[in-house]
Amino acid sequence: MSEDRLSRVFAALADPTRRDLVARLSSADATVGELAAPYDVSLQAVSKHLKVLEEAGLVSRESRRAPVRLEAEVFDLMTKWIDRYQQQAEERYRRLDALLEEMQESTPREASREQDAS
Amino acid sequence: MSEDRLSRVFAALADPTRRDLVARLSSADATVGELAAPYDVSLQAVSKHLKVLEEAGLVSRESRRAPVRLEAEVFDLMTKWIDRYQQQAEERYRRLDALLEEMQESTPREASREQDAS
DNA sequence: CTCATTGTCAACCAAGTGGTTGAGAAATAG
DNA sequence: CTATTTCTCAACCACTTGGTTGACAATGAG
Repeated sequence: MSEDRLSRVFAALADPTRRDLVARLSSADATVGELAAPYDVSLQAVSKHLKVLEEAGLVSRESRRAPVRLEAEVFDLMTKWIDRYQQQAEERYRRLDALLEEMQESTPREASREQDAS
Repeated sequence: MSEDRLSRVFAALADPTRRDLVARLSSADATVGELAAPYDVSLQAVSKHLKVLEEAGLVSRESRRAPVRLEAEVFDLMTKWIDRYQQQAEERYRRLDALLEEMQESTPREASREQDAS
């Protein structure tokens, strides 16, 4: 299920610490210890965060103590989803705008007839 | 904090039901009742989901029973974040590739004449 | 105004999350 | 091989989350 995968990716990035890990890994691979150093949480906590990122496919390692690497391809999954609905929504706005213009064109006088009070 | 906002947006989209709501709203506005109909959870549950989407800025309503509307601009927040690190990561891969090529160039014994593509 | 419809709030519950500490596995150094 | 360093697993805790049901607020129709 690719749907479930998307859920895991979004959930993984919903945490600021994990987003920061991704940000840092985008400029250089790093070991768990190196990654953990700047934060004031335990190494275990960071290890857990990395596990979440790994299960979302955002990050990988060749072995236990090897440097962690960012898997940037996963980003495509998200951007594809986002683009799809963003474009669909924008298309709707365009059509709505067109419709509103059309209505204003065809009923310029009759509209002023409806002096609605409340 | 814009950081916190990103967290809320990602978290909101980490749920399949909420992604489906967004997908449906991208093609037409709809009331809470209409939105809830297809799912086999309670109306209250859907109302909660919409609240989450609303607090993430993904959705809005003019009044209580008015149709819910998708706010597609928020998508920009995500794509900006994603693009930034995706590009940074890709840039790194390019540099790494270049480095590897360079190393392969210098290792072969008689390959020192490989400056043809300048 | 009165009533029915529509949506939200409140309280609750089971499961999940991000953090902790302690113990132990696994990789590297001596 | 042994010792040390690096990382993960397990158990636990407080808090959040997605769901429920029941009561109630707010809006629209008669």
